[in-house]
Amino acid sequence: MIRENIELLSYFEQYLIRNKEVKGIKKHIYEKNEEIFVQNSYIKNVCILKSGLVKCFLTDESGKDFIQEFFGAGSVFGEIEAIRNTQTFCTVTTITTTEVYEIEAVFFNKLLQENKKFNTLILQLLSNKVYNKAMRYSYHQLHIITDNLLQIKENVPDFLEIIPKQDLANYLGVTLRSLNRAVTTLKNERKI
Amino acid sequence: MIRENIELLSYFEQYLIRNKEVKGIKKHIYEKNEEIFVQNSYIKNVCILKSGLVKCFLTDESGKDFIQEFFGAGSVFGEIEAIRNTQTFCTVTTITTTEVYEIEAVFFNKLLQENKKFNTLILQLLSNKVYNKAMRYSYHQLHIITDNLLQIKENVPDFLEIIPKQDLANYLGVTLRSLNRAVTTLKNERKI
DNA sequence: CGCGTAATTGAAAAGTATCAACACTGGTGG
DNA sequence: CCACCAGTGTTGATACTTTTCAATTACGCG
Repeated sequence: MIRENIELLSYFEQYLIRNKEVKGIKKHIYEKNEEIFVQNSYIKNVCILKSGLVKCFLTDESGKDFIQEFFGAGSVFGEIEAIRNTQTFCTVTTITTTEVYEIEAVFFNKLLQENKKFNTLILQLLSNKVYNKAMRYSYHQLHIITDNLLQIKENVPDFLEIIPKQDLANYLGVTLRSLNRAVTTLKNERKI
Repeated sequence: MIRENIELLSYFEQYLIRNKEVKGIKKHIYEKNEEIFVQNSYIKNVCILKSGLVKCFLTDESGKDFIQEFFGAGSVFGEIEAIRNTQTFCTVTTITTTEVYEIEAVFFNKLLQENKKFNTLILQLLSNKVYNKAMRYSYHQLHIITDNLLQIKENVPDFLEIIPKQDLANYLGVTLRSLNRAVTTLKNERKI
């Protein structure tokens, strides 16, 4: 549930070392609960997460949030918008203090054109996003809340300490009340 | 709900005209209810759909199917597997008679490396897949079955004639019984 | 006609949402 | 030092939605 991509991060940081002071790339630190992107706005930058934890979510017309993904080190966001040249469709908010590399969208696209290794890494990253979404949603659809919680626990054993309850509920697409009931059930069964 | 990509299809067909008899690319016709890919197998080819309609679905350990997408003209499948170099995670089955271009995976990756336009089209295609999945699943999560049916109807007005009921249910991730109840409700309300 | 597949329907059980009240925690200011 | 507040987490009762199970009908085709 928390996506990471160490290969891309380390490639990118090596790239920065080889090309000192690349213009078009900056490092930025966000505090807890800051917004990095806001849904339905234009982006200036594509971001690569160096450290920290963020949530990427979509707010629907009735104000309900649905969390797409939690992103950790090496995650990229804004690349979809840069490639499609459209507005953002998600909001990205920090859960912890977070360091990001901000790459100007124009520069990102240039890099994508000119740097084969980077191009391949982004192709793989996008493919992984499609794959991960497919797997997650199908599991999600075909199982009840408690099963989904156990599935999360396998990936992030201490998820209850890391992720706020409301965010967890928004990730699973259920109400807080139902989440709490499921957690209680699992605790009673000593599975959690 | 039925994805198409005319831009890619027409680019690809022009490419075929410019490069007659490209080895590594074949056209193949599948009849109704044939399997093009089977989940958890290795692919030989990436497919571009010329005409027809297929469903792409994932079967879970308990035998339940979840339909990821219905694909129409210009859709590509197998590209994720070719890029990630992994087994298939979906089964692709024809709903109607279908013509596909089959591109050997190795050749597909070569094309991706060497042909900038093709590379860009695939980057956009993957980005669109991520975007579409995000939008679909969030809508799906945050709305009840009837709303989802109305949403489908906007895109494909005659979906009830085109898509078998069981497939529709598997697409929405609900049981056939629930789908039928929702359809009845909408019919009574004259919304369908 | 008979067979298999797809579609339909009812009743009961299971799962989830809604609403509303209450508990815990860490500030902040009088 | 305590009262208050906002944010976060917890719980119960009830209503609603969806699933499960089972029985029945409709349709296409050899």
